[in-house]
Amino acid sequence: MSDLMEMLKRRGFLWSSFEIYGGSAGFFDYGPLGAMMKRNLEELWRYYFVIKEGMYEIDSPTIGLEDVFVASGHVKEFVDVLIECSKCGAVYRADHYIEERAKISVDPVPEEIQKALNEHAVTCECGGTFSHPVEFNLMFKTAIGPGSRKTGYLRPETAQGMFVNFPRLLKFFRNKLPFGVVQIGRAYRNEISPRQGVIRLREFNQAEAEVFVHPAEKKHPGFDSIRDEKLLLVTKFDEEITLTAGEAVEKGIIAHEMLGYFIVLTKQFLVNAGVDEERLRFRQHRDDERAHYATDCWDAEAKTSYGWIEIVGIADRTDYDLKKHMEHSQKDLTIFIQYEKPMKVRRKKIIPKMNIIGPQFKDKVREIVKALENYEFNGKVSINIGGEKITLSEDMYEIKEVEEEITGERIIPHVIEPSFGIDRIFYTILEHSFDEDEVDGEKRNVLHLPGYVAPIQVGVLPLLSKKELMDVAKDINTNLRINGILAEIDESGSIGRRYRRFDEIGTPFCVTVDYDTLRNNTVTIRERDTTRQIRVPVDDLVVDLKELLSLKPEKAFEELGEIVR
RNA sequence: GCGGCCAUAGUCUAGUGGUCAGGACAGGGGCUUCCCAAGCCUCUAGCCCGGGUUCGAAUCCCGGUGGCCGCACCA
Repeated sequence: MSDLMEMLKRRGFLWSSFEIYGGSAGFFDYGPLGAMMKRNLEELWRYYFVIKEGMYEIDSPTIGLEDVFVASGHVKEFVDVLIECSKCGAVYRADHYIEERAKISVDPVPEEIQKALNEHAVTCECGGTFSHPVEFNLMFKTAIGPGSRKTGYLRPETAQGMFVNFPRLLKFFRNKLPFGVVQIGRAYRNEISPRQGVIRLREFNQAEAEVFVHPAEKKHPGFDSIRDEKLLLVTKFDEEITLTAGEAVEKGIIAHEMLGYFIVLTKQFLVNAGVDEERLRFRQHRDDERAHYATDCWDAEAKTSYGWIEIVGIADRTDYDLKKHMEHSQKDLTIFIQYEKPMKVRRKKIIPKMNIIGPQFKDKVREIVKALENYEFNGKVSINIGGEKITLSEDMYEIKEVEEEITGERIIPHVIEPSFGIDRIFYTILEHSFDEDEVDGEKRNVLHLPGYVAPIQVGVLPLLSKKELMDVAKDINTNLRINGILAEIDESGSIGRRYRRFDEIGTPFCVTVDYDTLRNNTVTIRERDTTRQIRVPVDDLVVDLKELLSLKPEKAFEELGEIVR
């Protein structure tokens, strides 16, 4: 185990779940410090997406109706068909294996796979024959209610919860594009073989934003403010290149400003959360790699001990999801876009003579009249009603030339989706923050976490474990806590040992109470990364520490007090 | 899922078919101590689970679970 994982376990950040029952791959617990830090990370994400960008958060169930995932394509597409060799036991993904061996393409459904196996006599490399192909859906299936009447699935992404709520959300945002909705929560995938600690989990945490935009308006009003941000890009042709966001969009490498904007926003969030900018890049999905729903797609990747791992996906999902849900639910998921000026259109309108067609078509008349409303007259009238072709003779209608006013059109919005893997980001931050450096010739473990991410923000330490110092320390600790600063007191062991304990879990500042405190009501604040100390009045502590812990401090550490070490 | 390697306190590890399973670090209590893992005393805590072989298994065998690596998988 790496030194980092050892520490994370020992100090209560992360450990594998169900340990007393032997554990199970793909599940991890966040311990006391981990849960706190994860919450801080999500809070920072909220700052960027909810407060800064003005999106709104919703919270929908983690169990979804079967319909939701039939419509989204997950029931059908989120599946691998597997074949197993009866001789050597090797398991392959069937469609890939057959494509490679028989040089044919085959639909990944069991019947087609079986047919292909037979027709092309595909055998295992070892010479063995394959078992019947079996489908393996990566979604967890469950039954809703007693009697298993209704099938449900644990959601494989939080996104669908936002898509299926589109009509309500559209009204909430008062029928105007663009608008953004976010959701932070759990998602589930029944991975075949989870590995690599917290990198591939069966139950994981996502923070997703769905930005609904007009398909023809993928410019972003805030793009100018981030145009000059430099990005390390890897294009779909595998070319590594550093460009500004503006250049990348102008050259057409990034498809449009919306994607460019969120790539930059993502970078800002990640870097401020503690991901090392030098170990962060944005990689474009190759054409054959993109999911079934996306056009352009960029992954934020971080370099870790596991190699480059995907930590964020930023995709243009187009109208794929809304379209699918519209087809499947038969509900209107469009938005009416009003033109700036109504368009006047002259057209030939068909006025049906009801006294003639009424008796003749009887119960079909309603539908016929409806179909005629938008019928483009081209000399004859021929319409399709429920699969039946009906032609109206000239005595059944008259043609009137009318001028109509069209005030707008109905469109299905496109969706830009930045999707964050919280667990992976969490782990990346820890790896990028973890350091073994030297202080006064002694080795120490230190996490260089930003103060607003660190699980414990301030350590409060009596210099010596004497009652008179302890009493003051307790008061200070209480006061910091009631002012919203997460402080922790520690009186056991030498002062140096206690500093190291806090360094190890990333606590950025330690307040030390000494005998000068009793004389003049001042304390020292020690800075984790430099071990420098300043002396400040106790009365200034809350204000000073809040300043130091903020996302954008206005004063540097040394400006707040005299440096004493 | 397959194959290889592995599994001893919170963590890292020593160890043998047969006394109380040893150490280091971490942790608790105490002494000491006026700023960076000091020292001393003391305490807590362990052989992954199930079955078998044996007079006797943490040790050998089988199965399971978990971990690491490789293959496959990762919409």
